[in-house]
Amino acid sequence: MQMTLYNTFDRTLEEFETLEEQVVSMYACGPTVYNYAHIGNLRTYLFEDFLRRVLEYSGFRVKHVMNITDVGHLTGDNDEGEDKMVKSSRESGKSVWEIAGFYTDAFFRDTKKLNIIPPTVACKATDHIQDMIKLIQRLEEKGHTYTAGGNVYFSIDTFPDYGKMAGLRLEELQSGARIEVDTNKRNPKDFALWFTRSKFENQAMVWDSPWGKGYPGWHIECSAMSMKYLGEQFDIHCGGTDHINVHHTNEIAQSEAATGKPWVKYWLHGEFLIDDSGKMSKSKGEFLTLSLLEEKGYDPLDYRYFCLGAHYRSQLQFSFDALDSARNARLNLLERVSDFLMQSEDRSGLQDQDIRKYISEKGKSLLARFQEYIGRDLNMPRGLSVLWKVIKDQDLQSDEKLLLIKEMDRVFGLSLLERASEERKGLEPETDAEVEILLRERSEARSVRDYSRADEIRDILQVMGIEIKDTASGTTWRKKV
RNA sequence: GGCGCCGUACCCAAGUGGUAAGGGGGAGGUCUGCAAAACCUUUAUGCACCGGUUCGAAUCCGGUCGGCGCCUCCA
Repeated sequence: MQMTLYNTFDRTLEEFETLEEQVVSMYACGPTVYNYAHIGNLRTYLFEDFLRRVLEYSGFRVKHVMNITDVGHLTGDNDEGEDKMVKSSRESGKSVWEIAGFYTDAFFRDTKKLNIIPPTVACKATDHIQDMIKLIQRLEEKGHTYTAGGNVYFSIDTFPDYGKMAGLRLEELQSGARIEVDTNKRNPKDFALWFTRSKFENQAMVWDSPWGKGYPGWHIECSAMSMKYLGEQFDIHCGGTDHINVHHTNEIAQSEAATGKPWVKYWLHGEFLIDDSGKMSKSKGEFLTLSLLEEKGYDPLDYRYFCLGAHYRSQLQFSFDALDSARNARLNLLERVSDFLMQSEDRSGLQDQDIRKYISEKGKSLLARFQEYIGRDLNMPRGLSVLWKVIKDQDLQSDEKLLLIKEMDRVFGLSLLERASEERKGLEPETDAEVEILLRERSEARSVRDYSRADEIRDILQVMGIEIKDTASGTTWRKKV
């Protein structure tokens, strides 16, 4: 399958070619675990999941590494502001380690609910302090660092290509326009590799290092861990768009300065989820979590469907109206699939990997179109439109539709067939019997034209959350979602 | 102040030179005792606005207005 991806590094669409044949090495910037993830954070992990699934769909084996930032970090490189982990710890009365563990678990619970495939390796920053120290030493040996005010800094003037990806023109940047410049820095864009001094009294997480007791700067963990698990050069590095200017720029500088070779081949960045007030933010207090959506009655997969509706490089406008429409669409999809399952006689092909044996020319051409879209920089919205084409097609048989739907759902990850057959199972057995009795009474009432009694029963069932359908072959029912 | 992105119907949203994907919602219809569901039809001569390039522009260029992001931990 042809694949092109938009590479932030040169801002162009590029043919995707891996360093090693049939294997993709991919690093995704993970969560900072001092609080719950909000749904904007989760959009980025969904984007990465789409990426991974499309790669696997096209036959690659994906080595997918994600970091867990469980080291507390200051709000800036300039040693000002409060450490988020420490703040969270102070507010909750738990230790920083407990906090990190708690929110790491919460994160993976959320991603699991969203059908996000877990990374091959999920690595915690605190387990890799020694790797970071070694990398800093390597930079030190090559003369890329200096120590000032107790902290070790990376000197960007020793790395001529600094800021190339972000397109930063250093002369024109107004450093300090919004924050105070750290006077220890020789160049305002220099960044800390290791802190030994913190203005906070009870820095809970400190480690010994050649530069004294302290903790690592924010950027170093991604360089150290990605190189440890994927090698000094690898295929894809992805994350949120906010990382381009600072985090990824600094990662490139320190990584390439250390190894002396090009580091990452393709940089992919997911755009933000936006609401009425602009970007999602945790600092505003109340923020939207997946659990909150669940409390409001949404299925996590409604949110997944919602995110599939927009391209990953476009900002996506969130509202509950928009989420409702995603939910309706997904439920309609399940309903259709459920009907196909009912009509389908022969499902032998469903187990087969190579579905081409079973599908018609028309099916093949729809599938080809689907592959073309998702291979063209992950155009999931277009992919979805092909799914709907299959669903609504007049010529294809139910069996074939199911094959195609199953195939496409490997990429969408909506569990369409599984959910559709679950939906058909209905309620618990005891309620089941009750419903059947009521339905029988209703059809008796209808047969003697006692419609007021019939409608009364329909209302009772309605209240019980049962939706009925009168069809030519009798009345069917299902639990309302 | 610098850099970047965006403005498509009631809503979400594709499309980046060849005459507007898809979903939701609305409307009409078929079916029905009535509903619901399902199915069918329909819903932007139009892509913020003004100029320009072109045989042809939502798509390219210039300008105007509006929105958003990054430059500070951030997905």
